[in-house]
Amino acid sequence: MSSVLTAGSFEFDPQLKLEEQTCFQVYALSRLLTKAYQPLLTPLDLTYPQYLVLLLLWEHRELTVKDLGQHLLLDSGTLTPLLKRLAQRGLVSRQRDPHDERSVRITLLPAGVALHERARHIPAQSDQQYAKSPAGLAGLRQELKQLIRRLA
Amino acid sequence: MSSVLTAGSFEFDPQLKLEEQTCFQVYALSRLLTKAYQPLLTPLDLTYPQYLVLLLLWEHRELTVKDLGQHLLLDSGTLTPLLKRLAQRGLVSRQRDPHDERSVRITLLPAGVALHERARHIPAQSDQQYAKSPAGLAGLRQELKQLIRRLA
DNA sequence: CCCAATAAAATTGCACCCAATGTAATATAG
DNA sequence: CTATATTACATTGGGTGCAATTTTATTGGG
Repeated sequence: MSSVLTAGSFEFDPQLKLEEQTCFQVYALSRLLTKAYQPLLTPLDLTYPQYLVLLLLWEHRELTVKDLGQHLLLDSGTLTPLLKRLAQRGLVSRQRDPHDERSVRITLLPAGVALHERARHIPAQSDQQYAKSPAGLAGLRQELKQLIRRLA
Repeated sequence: MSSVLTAGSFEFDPQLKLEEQTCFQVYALSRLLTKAYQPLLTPLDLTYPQYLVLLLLWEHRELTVKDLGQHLLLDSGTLTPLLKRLAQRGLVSRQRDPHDERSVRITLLPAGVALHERARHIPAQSDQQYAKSPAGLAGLRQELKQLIRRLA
């Protein structure tokens, strides 16, 4: 058997173990949670980032692209095509602010408002999926928020 | 001012507030942490997922695509093109297992081994960035692991 | 031995995600 | 008032991420 490497040619640094890295745990958990939302969002024909945009619009009715980006920590490279898809489906409108033509105001259209009713039950259902958490999720969420504040 | 909606045409369900959703916090934190790794990985010309693959190979020397997928919770649709890029650069080799031609064994090449030296300092540096966490990261990481176990 | 079932990758297509760049509008300095 | 800087989006390009499908290889039953 011809190995490319001579055995013992380097020592593995145990600090590099995948399981010990918080960043990987967050990365993996993020994808798992997004996947867990899918059965709830597929009936509404929404992706998770699209759902987040709608959450903000249901709350604020109208926001600029910049506002959305600040809430979601996403930039126009991500938001512009996503919003175009939502507009294509008639869920939101995109129009330049007459008072500052640089801004684009995103507004809910009736079809987007209507989705709110169908999304009302989602938080309760998703909470149920990891409700039996050992320490409860409230504490975890607070810790995550603090980390985000420090990194954002 | 002509609003598309009549004022008060629907009540916002406060359960849908973005800030109260653990999934969003994890999603946002994941992207922030990945971004925090960038100054450490750019000098090695690696993306974060590529770095994760190399972490596993530095530890195990050789793994199948399936093995990598099980550790990282990624499928071949993501891993195959990523591994082709690493192979293109001469960091790893991809060869069918002679005993089971369905499997592809990913092996470190000397250039991939050499990167290990240059990556050795990364965990210490990244830990430093969020070291002053209130409750410490060890507890958070354990909670994340438990959630992953339940959802994977 | 033959064939259906299973398994591992690869491929395809769509939707993020973000760095870098471009463009038009607004704000500011002098 | 005008040149410059800044701001808000849009665009482009590369790299994921994943569902769905296809291809090739192995396994198990008859």
